[in-house]
Amino acid sequence: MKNTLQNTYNFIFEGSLINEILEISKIHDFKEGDIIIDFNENIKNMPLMLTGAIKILREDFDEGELLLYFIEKGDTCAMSMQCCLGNAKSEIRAIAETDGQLILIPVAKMNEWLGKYATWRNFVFNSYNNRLKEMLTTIDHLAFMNMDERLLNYLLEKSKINTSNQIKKTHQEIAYDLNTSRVVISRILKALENKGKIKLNRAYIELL
DNA sequence: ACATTAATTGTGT
DNA sequence: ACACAATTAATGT
Repeated sequence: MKNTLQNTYNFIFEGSLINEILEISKIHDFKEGDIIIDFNENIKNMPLMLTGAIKILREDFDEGELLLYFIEKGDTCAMSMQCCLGNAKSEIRAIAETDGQLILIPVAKMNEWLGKYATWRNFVFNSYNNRLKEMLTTIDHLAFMNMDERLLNYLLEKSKINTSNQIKKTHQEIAYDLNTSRVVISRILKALENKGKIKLNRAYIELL
């Protein structure tokens, strides 16, 4: 674990901070499909991603789930930070997209480090900015893009997080994340295939 | 190896 | 959106 931590964060945090993290924090392994955080849960730790990826969902008016963004190695969840600081309950649900592990940092330490380490402050600040930007992007997509652009975007994001052109998801699961119906996904996917952008197979999709 | 079932995907209305 | 056809994977015998 020390190696993984250093590989991912060595260029962001100074050595003394890395050591403190190693001392105080607990590591948490998760498997694909695990619910990391659920709605209305109290957050007592702040997560730092080591490996794998997690998707952040928001529940919609009609029992629908809508994907906000993915987080991966080197990221943290801005939502959970906000919950930590404000002592609030979670407004979102976090589900593991792949197997992986993360580091749990107690709220007290997180606050302490904000004053103690400039690199930590920068990290938290930057994470906030990045998440906010991503949220704006997805909001733009929701408001102004049609479904095939959203879908293409989704596929690109996914291939990024598992560093593979093979996306192993069923049309149904994709439809869930984008909060639409499976048939719509199937039709758009087929259109994309005809345009030569992707290759369609059973239970997985290949980007070209 | 074969038949049966379930899951995934394609298409027409 | 719905219904159903077609195709493929999974399971039991």
